[in-house]
Formats: sequence, C-alpha cells, structure tokens
Amino acid sequence: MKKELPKVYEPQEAEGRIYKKWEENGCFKGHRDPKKKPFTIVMPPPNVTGQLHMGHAMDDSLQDMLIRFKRMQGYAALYLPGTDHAGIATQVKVEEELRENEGLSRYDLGREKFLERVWDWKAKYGARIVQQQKKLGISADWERSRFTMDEGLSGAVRHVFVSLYEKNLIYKGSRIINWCPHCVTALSDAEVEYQDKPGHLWHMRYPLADGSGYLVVATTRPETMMGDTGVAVNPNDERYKHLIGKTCILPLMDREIPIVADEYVEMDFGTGCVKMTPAHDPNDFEVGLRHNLDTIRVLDDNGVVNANGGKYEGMDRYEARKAVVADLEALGLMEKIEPYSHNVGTCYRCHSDVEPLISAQWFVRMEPLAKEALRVVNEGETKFVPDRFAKTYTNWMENVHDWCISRQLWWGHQIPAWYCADCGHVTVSREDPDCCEKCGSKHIERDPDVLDTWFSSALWPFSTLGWPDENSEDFKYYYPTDVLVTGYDIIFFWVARMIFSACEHTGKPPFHTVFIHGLVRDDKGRKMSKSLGNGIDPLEIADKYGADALRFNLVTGNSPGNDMRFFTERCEAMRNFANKIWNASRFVMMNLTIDKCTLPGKLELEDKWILSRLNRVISEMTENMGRYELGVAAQKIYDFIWDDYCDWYIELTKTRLQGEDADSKVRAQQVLCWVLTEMLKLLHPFMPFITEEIWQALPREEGVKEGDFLMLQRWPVASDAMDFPEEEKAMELIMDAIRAIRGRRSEMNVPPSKKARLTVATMETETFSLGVPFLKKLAYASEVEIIPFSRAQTDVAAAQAGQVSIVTHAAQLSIPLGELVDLEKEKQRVEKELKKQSDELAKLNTKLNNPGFVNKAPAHVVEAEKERAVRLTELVAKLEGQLKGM
RNA sequence: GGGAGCAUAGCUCAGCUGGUAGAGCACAUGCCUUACAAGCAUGGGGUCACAGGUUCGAGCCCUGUUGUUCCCACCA
Repeated sequence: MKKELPKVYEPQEAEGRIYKKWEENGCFKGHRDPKKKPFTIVMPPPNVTGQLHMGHAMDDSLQDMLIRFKRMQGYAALYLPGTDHAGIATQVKVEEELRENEGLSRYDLGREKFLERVWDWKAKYGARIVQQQKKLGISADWERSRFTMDEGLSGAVRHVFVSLYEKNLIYKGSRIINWCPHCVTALSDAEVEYQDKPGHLWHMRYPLADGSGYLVVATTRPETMMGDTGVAVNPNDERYKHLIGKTCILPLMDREIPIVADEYVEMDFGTGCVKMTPAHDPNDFEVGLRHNLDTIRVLDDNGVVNANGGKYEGMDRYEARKAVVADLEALGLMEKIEPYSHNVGTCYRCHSDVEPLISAQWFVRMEPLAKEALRVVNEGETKFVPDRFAKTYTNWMENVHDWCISRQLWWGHQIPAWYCADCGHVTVSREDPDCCEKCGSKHIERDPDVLDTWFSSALWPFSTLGWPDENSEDFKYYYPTDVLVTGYDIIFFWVARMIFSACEHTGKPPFHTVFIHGLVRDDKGRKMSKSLGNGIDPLEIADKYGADALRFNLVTGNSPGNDMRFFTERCEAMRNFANKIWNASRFVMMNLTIDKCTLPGKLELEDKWILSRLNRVISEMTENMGRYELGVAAQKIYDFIWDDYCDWYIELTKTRLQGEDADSKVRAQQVLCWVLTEMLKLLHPFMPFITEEIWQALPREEGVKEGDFLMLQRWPVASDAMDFPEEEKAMELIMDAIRAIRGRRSEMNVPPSKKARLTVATMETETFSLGVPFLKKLAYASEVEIIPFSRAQTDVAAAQAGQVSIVTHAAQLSIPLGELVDLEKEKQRVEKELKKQSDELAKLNTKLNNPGFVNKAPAHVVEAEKERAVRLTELVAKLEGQLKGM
C-alpha cells in the first residue's frame, strides 16, 4: 500500500483540520480515572479582552508540551483553561469604546448599565483569545473553561473574603496607599512600577515662629506642602537641637507647625530638615503617628488640589507644583533648586505617577499568611524551577506588607460588606443581608468597591476545581495540581498569592512545582510592547511557518528562566525541520509494502545501530522532560531525526530498499517504519500537528485501531533489549571511514559521480565486510577490497604510486586517485594531521602517567582514556608510516 | 541599599551531577546523488570576560575584579 504525500508540507491546511478532529473526538478531555494518577496544569487565565501575544504563546506552548508528554505517559491529564476578568484593563477598554462611540462616561450610564456593557463586551470578545490558543495546538479541556467572574468562582471569592474577615485576616483601615489618579483607584504595592525619573530637589525656607530666622527643608514634591503638619530633624543633629520643640510657620498657608525629632531623618541628606506631609507620604505618615501630627490631605482622587490647599485649590498636581515654586521664589523663600533624579512610582496599567495618599481601604493581613507560604517553599513542598526563583519568592514574602485589595472600580467582585447608616456597624456576609446584623436597621448600604483582580486569580487552582465544595469529585481527584507554568514577572502578582491562599484555604500548597520561564523579547533584546510597536504576532508566525515551527522555536535555544530573543529566521529553520520530517516520511512511505508496523526478528548492523541510538534518545528525553528541560529534550529529538535518521539511516537502507533481497527489503521497511513511528511520538509534544498528520498515514502498530490518535499513544519506553553497544561502535567505524573518504574527495574536488576502487586495510575485517554496501554508496566506491591489516604493511598502500591514502582509527583506506593529488600539499596535510594527533597523544600520555589521575579519577574515566590512548597510538603510527612512504 | 542573572564561534544562544568545547544562522567550496535546494557533502572559525583558588582534571565549583541586564527597597 504505497502512499505518496505532497512534496512540501502545508501546515496551514493541516493544522486546522487536525485540531478539529482532536476536539471532535474528545482528545483534550480530562477524565477522572481511579486507575490512573492525575496530572493537572491550570492555565494562567489570560485577560478576557486580551489578544494572544508572544508571551502567551510561549507560556501556553510550554504547558501544552508538558501536558501532552504526561498524557502520553498515561497520566489522567487535565489541562484546565479559562479567562480572567482583569478589572482595570477590561473596564478601561469598555470605557474607551463607550467614549469613542457614544461620547459617554461610565457615570453617564450608571453602574448597572455599565456592567451590562462589560458583560456584552466579554460575550463578544471573550472567545477570541481561546480561538487563538487553539491555533497553537493547545490541548486544554475547553469544556471545563472557567471565568474568574462566573458563578462558581464568584462564590469562592465571596467565601474566601468572608472567612478571612472572620479570622481577622481582612480588615478595613485608613492607611497610606498607592493611588492612581488616572485610573482613580487604589493599587497594591505590586501594581506600582518604580522608574528613575529626573526631577529636582527644592530647598525651601520655613521661617521660625519666634522670628529668630528660618530653617531649610529639601523636598522633591513642593506641591504637597500645603499638607505639611510638621518639620522633622534627627535628635542627634547638633545643628538643629535647639529647634526641637519649637515651631515654624508654613509659608503660603501661614500655619504654625511643630519641629519634631525623629530617628528617621538622615543627617547627611539634603539639609537634615524634612517637611512632614503625613497624608501624602508613607514615611511621614509613620513619623506623624509617633509625634501626633495632623494629617491633612490636599489632593483629591483625581490628583487635583482640594479645599485644604488654599489658593491652589482646583489646580492639577503638576500645575500646583509650578505655582508653589513660583510663589516661594517670589517671596524669597526658595534657597536653591538642585537637579535630582529619583524613583517615582507609576501605575502598572497606565503608567501615570502614583500618588501615595491616605485612604480607607480593605487589606489582607499578610504576616500570618506569609508564614506558611514561606514554610512550604523552604521545606520543598513547592519547588521552583529554576530554583533560584525560590529566593526571589522568599525575599518578597519575608518583607511583604499588607495587601490592599479594594479597588474603586465597577468591574469585578464587589466587596461583600454593608455599612449601617444608623449604628455604623459593618456587616460582612456570605449571603446578601437585608438589615444590619447588629442593630437590625434596614439602612444599610453595600461597599461600592470591588476586589483586586488578583484576589480571584489567587484562588484559581482550587476555585476552578469545585472548591469550596471539598466533596467535589474534581477537587478530590485533581487537587493539588501539579505544575504551574508562568513568567518570572508574575511571581509576586500571582504565584505568591496562590500559594498563601491555597495553604490557608485548602491546607495544601496548590502545586508541587512552579516552572518559571523568561520573557520573549524582540530581535534586539527589547521588551515587546505596544508603544514600541515591536511586537511580533504569534498568529502571523504560525500562519506563515506553522504552529509547530513556532512552538519549536519557543522551546529551543534558551534555558529555563532566561529571556529569549525572537528571531523570525529561527522559525524558518524550524519550518525547514518540519519539512525535513515530512520528506523523510514521504520517502519511507513511498518505499513501504508492509501494512503493519512491527520490528523484524532479524536485525542488520545498521538496524541495531539506529535502534540503539533511538533507545538512548528515548531514555534521555524522558529524563530531560521529567526535569523540565524541555529545550534540551527538543534539541535531542531534532538531532536524532535530522542527523541519525535522515542523514545516515535512510541513506544506509537505500541499497536494501532498492536491492533484490526481498526479505532484507521488508525488514528495512519495518525498521524504518518503526523508528519513524517512535520518533513521531517523541516529537509530538513539541510539534503536535505534523506528527499527528504523518502518524495517521503510517502503518499501525499492534493494538492501534483506526480512529486512534498519536496524541493518545503511549510515550516510548527505553528497553535493554534495544541496547546494542557493540553494533553502535562497529557502525561508528564504518561511518568514520565514510566521512574520511568524503573529506578527502571534497578537498580534491572529486565529484561523487567519479567512483573509485577502495582498498580497506583493517583489523576489523568483519565489520568492514558488513560495511561494503555503505562504502559503495556513501563513499562512492566502485568496488571495495578488504585486506587484513598488519603493522608491517603500514606503508604498503601509501607507497603504491597513484594511491591516495587515508588513515582512520580503525582502517587505512586507499583510493587510486593519486594523479589528482598535489604531492607537496598532501604531505603538508599529513604532517599537520600527525602533529595534531601526536600532540593530543602526548597530552593524554602525560595524563595517564600522572599517578594522581590514575589513582583518583573514577575507573570508567581512566579506562576510557586508556582506550583512547591505544587508538591514538595506532593512528599516530599509521600517520607516521604514511608520511614515511611519501 | 539589598538580591539575582548574564559575559562561550562573525550574530543569537545551548552546554545536565567537573572528564577530548556544541547548535542554528552567517561564511567558503563542491554537488539538481530518483525523500527533501526549505536539500546533500565538505571546510574555515573559540585565551569559554579578567585574576586568583580548590581538584589528578575547571566553560562548569569557590573568592575577587570588570562590564552588562533585571528585580526588590519609604531616604525627603
């Protein structure tokens, strides 16, 4: 049953068709099978409004490779997908659309109507990213897809909020928080990105109240001075000791403020006097608490000066800065202005400068939660791969502050807290209350704020599996999950919070391994970003080169945890690789007369060689995959397919395939088919489409039925029965000879079409007899004569006129092309070779004569070196003989 | 101020527990060898940043130096 495939593989056509078949046949579904061990990966949920970018492509590809591998290994694999409501990001998008299309703000619509719009948006675009993931071949169980705001997950969020509140791990308080005046919401510490920005250090004179002069404060933020309620100096600062306890007059506001002493002040920075603005600076806030300073907030939620700002009221914070500086200068109170670059916090969503300000917000008390979260990582219950990221994690967790979880948004999980207008009590409840739980008043109003998006993602590994119903079958079977794959930039936002949440609520860490990868950068090493316009669309790449090529590119050529640069040319190389497999398969199929894929009982030398190599690749790859060294594993199958199978084994079998011996012909087909089938399995996690496509067209193994899929076949297992070290070595000798002859011929510019008689003088006559057809085909020999080699004859062949003599470890090869050789050049070449080899031998002998090495190095290393010395001695002797004869 | 990464061929990067330095691309030469020119064969190209140390043996482990990138941190 000969089949012929098209000459060039067309991924565009095949990929969609194959994906559809997998999906229709339920290949992606996770099944709870009590006889199997579960293996679970929860997909980091992309934003519902998002478009698939290269970072997703990498993250999802790595997960898919792992899950496909484990699925083939026979685990009950579950790859659980979903999407995230992404509070700010989504709300901003819908608001933008609303403004552009209808000229309305969310306030014009009102909360309820606006949320309807967001849900509409979600319905419209929420599936887009899923379609894009499917293009990459992601084998997630889409039917279980979850959304952070679906009913179940919202229930989990509510449950968690209330129980943390009951345990006093959630509280509401007035604290200095990070405020984004553009997004008009509070942010958590993790959502602030610090950037070094050039600014100024303004030195401003504050007159002493007693008229005895003035002191000078240095600040980077003059616009907050209207909120100053004190000036602090270091208690040990001799310059200012006499001022402690006195007061000064706050310029522009004419307010008398105290001068206090606090260790917080560094004597050698600035002037040693610091203005205290407790409502707009976390440090000042702390100092203010210690010295009972007033807190006066002077900026409103939009970053505009409020009524406390006197004449500056109504000015934007940057305008106010200019005005304050100008006024102070006019009053002669500006001592000096220095250029000064400092760290400014910016919003991770909109990159506006973040305003620290005092505000009443909800917080998660971190200290008690961090303790267990640190323990599970320190004791290895949860491992980071690469493990250096455990340190990143623990450093953060050890110094974590309470987590500000309330956001002044509409899109998200609304906080389940009701305030009583009569008694002021706060009712926090799992069910919506209709009256105050304390006084029974009906005058209660729900907190309008919603929770940080990450509050719900923190529950993802268990909320998606039926929790808080701990009797949920899925939860019992699949939880804890196994591996969490994500980029190092998400460790604080998400990984850390999942770990402490899971520990607190389920009593177990959510996964045993966190597999961290780096960022995909552009070809110049820059982050891909919208503003730079340097993003590369993974779908375009997949379209042009195939999803398989894209996936392979994303997994090879970089090591775990390191960033990678994306080169389109590399995709081309991977596309070529896919095409190579395609053509190798074409060749095999063109030659097949068998209709079953089985190994023959009798194996030739080259069969044993390829099977033995395959066996090693199987065991090594399996180990690499188990250690999350996906790139290494991928590289190994790449090399095996291209070098061993295509460049050597196929070539070695050609004579048999075209020969007269019917039995040998069939056996060659069987081995070709068998090895190809195994290769396809090994490659499948990386290149799922093309491997499935080819496998479907190949003769089936025993037990494989029509309608089966490669993606559900068993991962190959290495076996001692397929280990043939002797044959591998023997084959290597022949290949060495072939390479040597090719090299010489190439140097002499002899085309393959010019065949030459070959004489092989060797001690390995048996091996080389088996190699005759290979030497004929691959070393372009017209005929091959094998003569037993003995030392006395070393220079015989070389001495013969008109011969070209080539020396390898195992043989001395002669071809009658002497007339093509420039004798002088030839001599130089042999001399050079001899020098190289004898230098190597000398080095080796020094090593072997070193008692330290022989006594201390492991036996197998010494043995290997001794063997190498023997072979090198032989080679050097032969080269010397050859040179003598010239 | 703390922490981490990186420095290997012209370019981009691999190199697992120390044991003869690798790949892709690029370059050079020759091949349309009936699977593949998206290919085949052959070849050139490296003081593994620098200086010490440990070891029989170091690209790999330790110390320091230089350069570079990133993360964390409330110094006005």
